[in-house]
Amino acid sequence: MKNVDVVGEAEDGRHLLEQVAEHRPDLVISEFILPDISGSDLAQQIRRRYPGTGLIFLSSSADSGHVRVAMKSGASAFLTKSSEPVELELAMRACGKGQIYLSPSVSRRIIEGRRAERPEGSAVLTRRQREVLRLIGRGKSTKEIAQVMGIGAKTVETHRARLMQALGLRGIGALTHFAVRHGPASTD
Amino acid sequence: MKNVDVVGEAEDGRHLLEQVAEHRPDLVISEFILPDISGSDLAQQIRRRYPGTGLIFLSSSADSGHVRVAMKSGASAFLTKSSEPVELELAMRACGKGQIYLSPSVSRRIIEGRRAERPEGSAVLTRRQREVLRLIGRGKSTKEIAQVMGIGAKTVETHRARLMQALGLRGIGALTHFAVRHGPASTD
DNA sequence: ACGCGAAGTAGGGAAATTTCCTACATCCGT
DNA sequence: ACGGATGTAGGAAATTTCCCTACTTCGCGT
Repeated sequence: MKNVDVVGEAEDGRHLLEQVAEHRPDLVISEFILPDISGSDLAQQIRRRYPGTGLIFLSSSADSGHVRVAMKSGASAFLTKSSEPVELELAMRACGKGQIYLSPSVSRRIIEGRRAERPEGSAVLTRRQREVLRLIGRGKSTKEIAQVMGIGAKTVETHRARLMQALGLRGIGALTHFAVRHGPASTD
Repeated sequence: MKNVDVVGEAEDGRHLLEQVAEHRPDLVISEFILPDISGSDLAQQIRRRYPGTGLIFLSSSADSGHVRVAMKSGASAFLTKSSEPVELELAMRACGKGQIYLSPSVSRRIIEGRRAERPEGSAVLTRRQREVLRLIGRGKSTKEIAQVMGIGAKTVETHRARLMQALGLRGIGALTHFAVRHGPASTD
């Protein structure tokens, strides 16, 4: 790939942060599970100390809990070992533009009802949340959604809030964007 | 197509409205240019008197001014004579779900800088508006956009407002949805 | 049967955003 | 030079979002 220089490599989180401090890279690619610090701590530290630095996580599993905390901590992308190699390039591109990239295998698992291997109390969406997400993905407002679903606007807000919580997103725009891109039944 | 009954046909706007009054159809398909009343008047009347009735416009040109007023008046879809026949079906489906459908040839023209044949002071987006639309399509918030573009948040809001004005949309969600679906350079 | 956690529903109130309107400086074409 | 289009932004009101809390069901495991 053009315009890419590898400026450092590291065995664990501490060395990784040292490398980052020294080279100030545009992008960091790391395993989510590290020997010393957690991926989310790593993300938060990089995010806080070097905002603007992209961070792509690789993980052996698509555990939705991991994905959730990673994205909440400011990661730019989350790939799994089952991701196609080309996805890394996609993720890097997205990252370079400040976008977020979730491997399809990851977003699909989160959105559909399936739990990760370990049903560890995780961020899988509920039926109602998926319904709301679907409507959001069509550009509907809170009120419209409330109307369509026959529930109160306040309730829709609650669903929406939990959705953002679960997906590690903030703001209607980001949620709509996610819903259109990854949402359930976007074509029906 | 299944589940479709044609309950009436009409030569002009007045007869069309009579037919609508009589049959209360789910969907009305009409030329945008009619001999007696304007398409936007037609849309407004149908919208006001029979909310819930879908309205698909066909037009010989993709004049962005027409599209703008049509969508602002509550139309569900806008197709041109250069639209593929299958698009009508797509539009009907979208319509049945309360979604909006714009023929690609229409949305493309509106979004890209090209004017319609007649550069009639119309709703083509300006360079700045397209930049904002592009960022919105990535789920960016007003503040983030302001930051990235190096202008004030208030200015972004103005651009956004004009964007919604031009596209006949209301609300951040709808605009984000539009931007992701039709937005400029969604892949770059 | 009982209790418990997850899911769905909703309200209050503060905080943030959006909307609406206005204003003004540029630039550009006639 | 004038007029329109474009880009910029401010004030104030109106909405919407956000954050927390709470109550009710429902399903499930013991």
